[in-house]
Amino acid sequence: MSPATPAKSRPLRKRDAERSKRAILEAALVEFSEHGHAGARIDSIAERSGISKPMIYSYFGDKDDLYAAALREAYVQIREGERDLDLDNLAPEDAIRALVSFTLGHFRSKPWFISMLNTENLRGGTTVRKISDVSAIQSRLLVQLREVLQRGAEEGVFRSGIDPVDFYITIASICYFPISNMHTLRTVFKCPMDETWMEQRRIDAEEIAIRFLRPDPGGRDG
Amino acid sequence: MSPATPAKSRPLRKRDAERSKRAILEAALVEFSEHGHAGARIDSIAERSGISKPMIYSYFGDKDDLYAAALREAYVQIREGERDLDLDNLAPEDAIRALVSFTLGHFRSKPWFISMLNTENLRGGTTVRKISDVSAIQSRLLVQLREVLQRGAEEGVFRSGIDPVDFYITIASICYFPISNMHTLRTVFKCPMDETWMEQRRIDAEEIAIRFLRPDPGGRDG
Amino acid sequence: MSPATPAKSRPLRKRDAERSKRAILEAALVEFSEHGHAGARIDSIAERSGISKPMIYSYFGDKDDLYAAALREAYVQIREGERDLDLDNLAPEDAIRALVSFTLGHFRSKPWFISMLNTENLRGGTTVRKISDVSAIQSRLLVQLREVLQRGAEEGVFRSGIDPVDFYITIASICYFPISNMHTLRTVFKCPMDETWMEQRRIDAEEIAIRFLRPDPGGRDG
Amino acid sequence: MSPATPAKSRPLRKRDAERSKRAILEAALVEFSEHGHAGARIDSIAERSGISKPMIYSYFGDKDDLYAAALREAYVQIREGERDLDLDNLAPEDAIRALVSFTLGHFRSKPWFISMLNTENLRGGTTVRKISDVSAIQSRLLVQLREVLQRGAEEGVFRSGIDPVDFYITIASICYFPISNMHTLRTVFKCPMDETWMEQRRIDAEEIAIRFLRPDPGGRDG
DNA sequence: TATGAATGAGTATTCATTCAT
DNA sequence: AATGAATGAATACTCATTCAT
Repeated sequence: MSPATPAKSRPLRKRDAERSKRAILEAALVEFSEHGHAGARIDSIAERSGISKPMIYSYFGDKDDLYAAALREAYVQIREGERDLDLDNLAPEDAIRALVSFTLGHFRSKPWFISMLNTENLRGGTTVRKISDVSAIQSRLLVQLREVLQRGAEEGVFRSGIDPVDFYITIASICYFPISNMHTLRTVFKCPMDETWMEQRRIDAEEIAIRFLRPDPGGRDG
Repeated sequence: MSPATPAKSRPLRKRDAERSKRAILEAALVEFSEHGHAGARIDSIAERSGISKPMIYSYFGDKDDLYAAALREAYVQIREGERDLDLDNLAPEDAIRALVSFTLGHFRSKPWFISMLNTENLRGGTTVRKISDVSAIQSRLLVQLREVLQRGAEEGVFRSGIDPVDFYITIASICYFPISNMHTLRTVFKCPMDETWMEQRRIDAEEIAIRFLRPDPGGRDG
Repeated sequence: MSPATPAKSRPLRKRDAERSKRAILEAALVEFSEHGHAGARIDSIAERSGISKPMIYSYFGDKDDLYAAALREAYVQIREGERDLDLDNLAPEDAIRALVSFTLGHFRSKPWFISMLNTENLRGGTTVRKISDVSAIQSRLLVQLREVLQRGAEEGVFRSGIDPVDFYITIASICYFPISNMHTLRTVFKCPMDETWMEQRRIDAEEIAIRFLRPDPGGRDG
Repeated sequence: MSPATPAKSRPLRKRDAERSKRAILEAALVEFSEHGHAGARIDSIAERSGISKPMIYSYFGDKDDLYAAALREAYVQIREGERDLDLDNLAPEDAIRALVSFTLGHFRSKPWFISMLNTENLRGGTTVRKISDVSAIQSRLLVQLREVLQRGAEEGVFRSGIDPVDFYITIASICYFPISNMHTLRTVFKCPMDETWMEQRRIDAEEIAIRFLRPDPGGRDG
């Protein structure tokens, strides 16, 4: 169709640019999550990504813009992880257990996410506010969770009237803290923080979630 | 002999090393918790405290040392808060509710604590490890908590075999996350984060703790 | 094709790393030799060289590294000066006289050398020890000197058994002190330190060297 | 005569002040000679001497003044050392040998002197010029030396017309350099710098001095 | 498009010097 | 007379950002 030379070089360049952007973004995510906003170094991101600093500036703008992109990327990765999660085909209790288990596993396997959230909250959330689409990101999860809670309430295994957002925050709380505060907990409370300890955490976390949802026994038996 | 001119008896206003040290420490706590380790500025601490930079270095060493002192101070403040807490004279359930309530209240009223913990964990806990006495600081609380759990188990209102450290981590988890992640939660989940929302959190948190401790009803009723 | 516009062939005026490095090194040599290690100012070196401070750090490392580079440069300049010196084609006595004359001349014309040596010895020689190739630098001179002494001994005009290193140190001693201590000598001994005084020094220095080498007359005449 | 109390307290105080001044001066001499002018620290001098900084300032003025006092002290110590030297009762050659030997020994045993001279010359001699009486200090030595040279010339063992200042500079040169440049010589020329090497230096130095003074053999024998 | 070279504006830290007691 | 407390003015070093090619 088109003459040979430009036909191949253009898309290739575009693809290269895309590849460079990704490399930068991933390097930035690691750097910001390891060192926080102020501690992160553009030099270091350039080195990690193998892309020169001027390119970083030309692709992303200044440090704050790059930080925003990295923060957004952290949320995007979480969303992608949640795709695998399918609560609709599980019994309500199993669905809740699956969600807890998934959340804890997710926090552990993507340490950037927690670090980025910590960093962003330390900064007062000024950047997350600017990422316009961020609230849409976790909506699919909430929709599923609302459906599960509803189903459980109808089946009589869960209390009714549980707000999915509040409940998700509860789940997130139990999963977040032991990981985000791993280092201080290890030192202050001498927690081993090994696989078995974490596994026990998971079991407890599921139990906490389920017990919280369970209908008030007094109302039935009394 | 001479009139009440407080020549030497009352504490000096200027040239008082102890007072200066405290001023620096408090300013450092605020600065580090607001900006993290890398983001904190010694200049700013000097200005906040009204003490010149050379004195800061003379009293505390370098930036890292000052950061360590501020982190330690955060833990000390928590310990001091816990002094008022007297779990021994409360019924087990009330004691747990009081502990949850206190923890959440402390996290809210002393935002430095959460910020310092976040910062320290972001940094991999290298500093907390150097503060030798930090693990002793929260031991009193754990002793009390163990006693309450024991009492509750004996009275039959709590399950037995609950580890006080693990359980304290659960309580801390539920109280920590909504506050530490306040800004991202507000944006991502549109949480109001106002007084009523927080109050509801407190009620839920107590409920979660109590339900987790409650003996398995199935085991009793058959 | 195109006219003589030296588009790419001739060395660039700006953005030339090599040129910048040399400018920094020369400025550092002057600054360190004028003010010593502790007294030298990086700011001043930046100004003298016309290169900004960050480049200095990027090219040379920290102040100590730059000082080491400057010290090494002082030795390199001496080696370059010695290249012109050709002792092999002179009669032994003339060769010694030439060496003395050259040494004194070099000390006078490159005041950095003496200042750098003074500074380094004041510092206990910690840096020179790190410059691995520094002892190789003056070896060519010693080889030549050994040959001259040998030749003179064979011809019977010099004593035999004179160690070239020790003898070079003697020469250096006589040439070094009047220059290195110029200012105190001028004040304490009211030496004029002008051209004629220096010329007389040169004549005396040659005489001292030659007389020291001359075979013991008593040994021959009995 | 005078009432008891002030009579004893005044002189004691004065003596204490004198003792403090000496302590400061000695500490300053060590500090300046170890670190040079810019490298010396008033804090360090205070610590070494056990006297507080404000006292140092009140006794000596500012850093430059203290440096000047230390430099002067170095010269004074040399003068004191020279008191023991009595050249008048020695045969001319022996006197010269004694002077050389003494000078070398002196430079070795009072390392401050050489360090202070180095420092002062590095600084361009601005301070020594202000010490008004410094040139008088070494005059006794020069008087003795002149007398010895004269005597030697009359006895026919020395050349006549040797300027005592120039000749003293020659002696100083040979003694100064191997000590002042000890560290670089050790590294660059692999000199052992031990007792035997130094002893050999002394023997050579005497020989150099004597040979330089010896009457021209050609003039006599020819 | 791509990057090595370059720098202005900070930032931690030090040091001579003075104040208040 | 004596000193612990205090600081203004540097000074070494860093880092986000831009220039020139």
